[in-house]
Amino acid sequence: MLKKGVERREVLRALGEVFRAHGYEGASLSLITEATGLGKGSLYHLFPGGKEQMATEVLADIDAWFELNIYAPLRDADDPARAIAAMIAGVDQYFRSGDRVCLVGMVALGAARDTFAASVDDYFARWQVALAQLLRRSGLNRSQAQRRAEDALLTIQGALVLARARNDSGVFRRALTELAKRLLAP
Amino acid sequence: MLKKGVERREVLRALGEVFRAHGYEGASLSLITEATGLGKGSLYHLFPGGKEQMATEVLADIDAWFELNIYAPLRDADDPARAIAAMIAGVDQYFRSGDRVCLVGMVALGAARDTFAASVDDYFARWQVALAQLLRRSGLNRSQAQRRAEDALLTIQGALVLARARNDSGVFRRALTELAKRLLAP
DNA sequence: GCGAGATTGTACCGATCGGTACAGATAGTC
DNA sequence: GACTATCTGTACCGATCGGTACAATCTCGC
Repeated sequence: MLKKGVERREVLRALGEVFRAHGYEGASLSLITEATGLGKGSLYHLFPGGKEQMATEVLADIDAWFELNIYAPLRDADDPARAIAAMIAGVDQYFRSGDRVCLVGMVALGAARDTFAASVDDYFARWQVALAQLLRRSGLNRSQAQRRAEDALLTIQGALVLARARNDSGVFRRALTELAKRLLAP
Repeated sequence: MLKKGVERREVLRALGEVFRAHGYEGASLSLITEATGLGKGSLYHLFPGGKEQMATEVLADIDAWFELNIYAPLRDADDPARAIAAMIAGVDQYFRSGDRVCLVGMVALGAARDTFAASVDDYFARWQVALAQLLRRSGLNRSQAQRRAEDALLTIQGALVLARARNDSGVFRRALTELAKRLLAP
């Protein structure tokens, strides 16, 4: 019934939403079954490694999306202002203007942190490097660029947390707007 | 064996650490028993409402700490620069320079969000109001002050997430340093 | 030192957890 | 249409979940 590559991506997408909604430990097999429409048989056939493999692949999937849509454009850009605007737009789209939560950040805070520490660190590290390199090209020195890229990542994460805590996606949109300005400041 | 008021605070402290380490749903009764040194009998005698009551009281305890050590000083201050420095110092101390996580933010991201939505929103709302009022007194207009206070909260939350994700408490300390500057900018 | 109330350990509850086993259904190939 | 490999529903596993019941113990005023 599954068409290998195609359907697996669909399943990973659904898995991502369950993990986002309930966290890694909170996403029970029954919730996963419900969200994916797949019984245990199919689930463990697709992911012999169980929940851990599911989460690992979801994280890899997220990483791939950011690599394609955020990091690579950042690296290849020659116009910093344009590139930053594109990054902000991509981030706003991915996180649905603050209605969606960052699974990577969520995992980092949770108990499953150690299990996925490497993926989590990698996700942020590659983002920071790509952004910092762009900022260097726009005239900042090494440490300025690194610090400002770090500030960008933390602002996005914080905006997601606060938007959810206050139940106000305006928090996220305002933060992104101001972040764009701050990144482009001389 | 328990001296009512005194010991209960000790228990709440331990509970806070378990919730921080494992999240609300992840903090199982057996982990709680281990962390507090209290058996189920004592636990349910102290908290007839079970885990939910424990978390509610822990959140109230945290709220009380911030009210006393952060919000009130912010409200009563007449020197903005001094007050902001004190707030930053208090935050740095509370979060152990990024080694400790924010339980309120954690709850906001997790599945238990709805259960504690009111407490979570209140915690951030009161902080933002107290800080914004101080910033107004330092010359900012209403919306500037509100926006900047929002930025402060989100920076702290984001710094905690990123520090944990990168396993680098330097992220948190750098963010706080820069936040102080940003808050005091004209 | 005795009685009352507070406190505690332990056994137990049904539900659910993540995971396994496996027979049967379903495809794709010739 | 039969053979094979892939897929999937279901029954079941031991462990653990949050919570309850209750008898035993402790504490303290008297």
